[in-house]
Amino acid sequence: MAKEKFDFTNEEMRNAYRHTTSHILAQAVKNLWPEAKLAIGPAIENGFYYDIDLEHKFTDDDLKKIEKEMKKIMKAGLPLERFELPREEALKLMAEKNEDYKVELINDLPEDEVISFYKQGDFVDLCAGPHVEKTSVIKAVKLTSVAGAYWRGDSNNKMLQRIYGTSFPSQEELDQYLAKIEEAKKRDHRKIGKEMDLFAIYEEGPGFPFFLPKGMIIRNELEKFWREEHKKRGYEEIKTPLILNEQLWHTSGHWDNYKDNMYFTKIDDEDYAIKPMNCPGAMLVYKRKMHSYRDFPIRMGELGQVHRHELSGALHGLMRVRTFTQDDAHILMLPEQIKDEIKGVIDFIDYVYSLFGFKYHIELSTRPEEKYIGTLDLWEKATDALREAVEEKGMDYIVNEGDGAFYGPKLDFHLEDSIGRTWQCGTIQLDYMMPERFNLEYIGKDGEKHRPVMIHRVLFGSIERFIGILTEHYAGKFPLWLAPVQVKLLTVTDKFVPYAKEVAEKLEAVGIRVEVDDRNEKIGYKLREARNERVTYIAVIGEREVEANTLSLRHNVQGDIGEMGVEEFKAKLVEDIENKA
RNA sequence: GCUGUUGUAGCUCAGUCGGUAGAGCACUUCCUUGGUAAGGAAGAGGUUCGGCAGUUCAAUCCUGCUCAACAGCUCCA
Repeated sequence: MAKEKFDFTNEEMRNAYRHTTSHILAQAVKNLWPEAKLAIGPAIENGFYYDIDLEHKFTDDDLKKIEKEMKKIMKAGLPLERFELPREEALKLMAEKNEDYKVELINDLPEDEVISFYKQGDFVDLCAGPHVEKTSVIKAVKLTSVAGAYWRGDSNNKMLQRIYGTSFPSQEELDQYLAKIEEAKKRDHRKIGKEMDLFAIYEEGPGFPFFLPKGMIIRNELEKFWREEHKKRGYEEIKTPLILNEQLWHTSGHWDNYKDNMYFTKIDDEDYAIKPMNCPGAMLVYKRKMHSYRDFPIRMGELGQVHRHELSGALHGLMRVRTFTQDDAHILMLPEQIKDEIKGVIDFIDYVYSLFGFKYHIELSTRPEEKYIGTLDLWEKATDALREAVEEKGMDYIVNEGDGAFYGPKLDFHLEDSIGRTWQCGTIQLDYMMPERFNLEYIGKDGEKHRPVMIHRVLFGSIERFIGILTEHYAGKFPLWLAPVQVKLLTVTDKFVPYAKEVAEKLEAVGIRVEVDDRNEKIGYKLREARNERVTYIAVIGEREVEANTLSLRHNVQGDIGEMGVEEFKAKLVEDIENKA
């Protein structure tokens, strides 16, 4: 690969490039702190890292120092030489260098594995390669952060220091990448949420978000949309309690498999649990009466608020919280209806994601290694049904081994936002176990009792998180139907306030969310504020507009769109909102 | 939960090598009636610097504990 022009779009070459950079990082660290012990240092999606065990705690200044040292190594143009050693000699070499982690790695390599090393200057690292030919191939490097990481990713092991960095064939490309990171920061829903006054999280309730008036508008619009679409597709809506007797959670298997994530409470000395999932409640709803095979499929939707004890370090704005609302549904059905129902949900999810302009991919998550209920036979049946449904839809999917829920396998929908990040949102889970545990029954054509099959599914996943994702996806510039403020009228002077109020009333009369900025401020100032608020349409009202009964309009994405008659504008808004344009 | 960093006015931040704190924006009042990203002036605003202890004549600044946020790990909608 050395001779050809460096192709950074080729994943393999890019990884070799970053991997070499991580070796340079390791060498630089060893030059500065010879007592440092090296663990592993792979290339990752947008760069590389190296895990290092060292008493001294790296600071930001240290990163600069290390970067400088790395640049020296790059400049020196040291060739990377590969060599192999028999196991004993390999162990001896690493033991001599006090590289305990490398010794452990070698010991864990399979018997027949070739043990290879890469050497640059006087630095040697256990490594399978590949690498670029010499250190001077690396042109631009940046160490981005240092953080703790467990040896071998196991929280029982020692915490090492992980230095993250990235590298590119030119400074321009590195700068571009860093600019992209900046863009993502600008879109951070926590920042935009504060600026737009959408939601807030206080110290008094870590992981328990408050929705503010503007945020509630988005939330209510999403829920309204959700209800309309579910009604169209034959769903009924239910609401089940937040707190239910602990016994129920033993029946469902949650107590055995999920109790670490649950909150418990007592009522009159009886043990109760706060629901972490909605299914047991839905089970009780099903069991309230005897069902006939003619009733199926039964589709029960629920915007169900759940509470889960997440680790404090995992909390993140609206994306990871301790209480959230799942746009849940439980579909009870006959075995022969399974595939059609799954396909129906897939179509539903496709419809919803497309509306927001999301692309997505599907992952099939199979039975967990340990924590699961039910028989292997049923797991296989359920997994096959999901697989066949996706395949019959002609959709691609990847398999995610062992990542299923404890009660069944699932199809996960990972959507991609406007700057290329992916989020797991929708999931379809097929469940034979819960109906079994709750002893669900129906009377079949033969007059005998049978057991129905169940689907658990969500489209948004969590309303809170979906709002967070939408905020970043649109950078706060929500589509008209979701925008907290759809139109803001700015008066040039107070002479035009009566006209502005009249226009506002006309728009409000047809349900448009409109605000008037009639403050005694200059138009440029009002405009700046309205833009920062990311309102969809800004209308400036002055002499001209009053004369002609028009509005001078600016759209938050399209920019200046000129003048338009009030009635015409009103009709356009009503139509666009209706079409969710 | 773990490792590291941070925590000062509603927001964004400065500051004190220990002697009881400041800027800009926002807010209030006044002047200004101004056409596409900040017109001017004055004023108010911190139970005093996340909380609790400790060291000290004296702590926002030092020490310990604790809470929260941020980055990453682990986990996950």
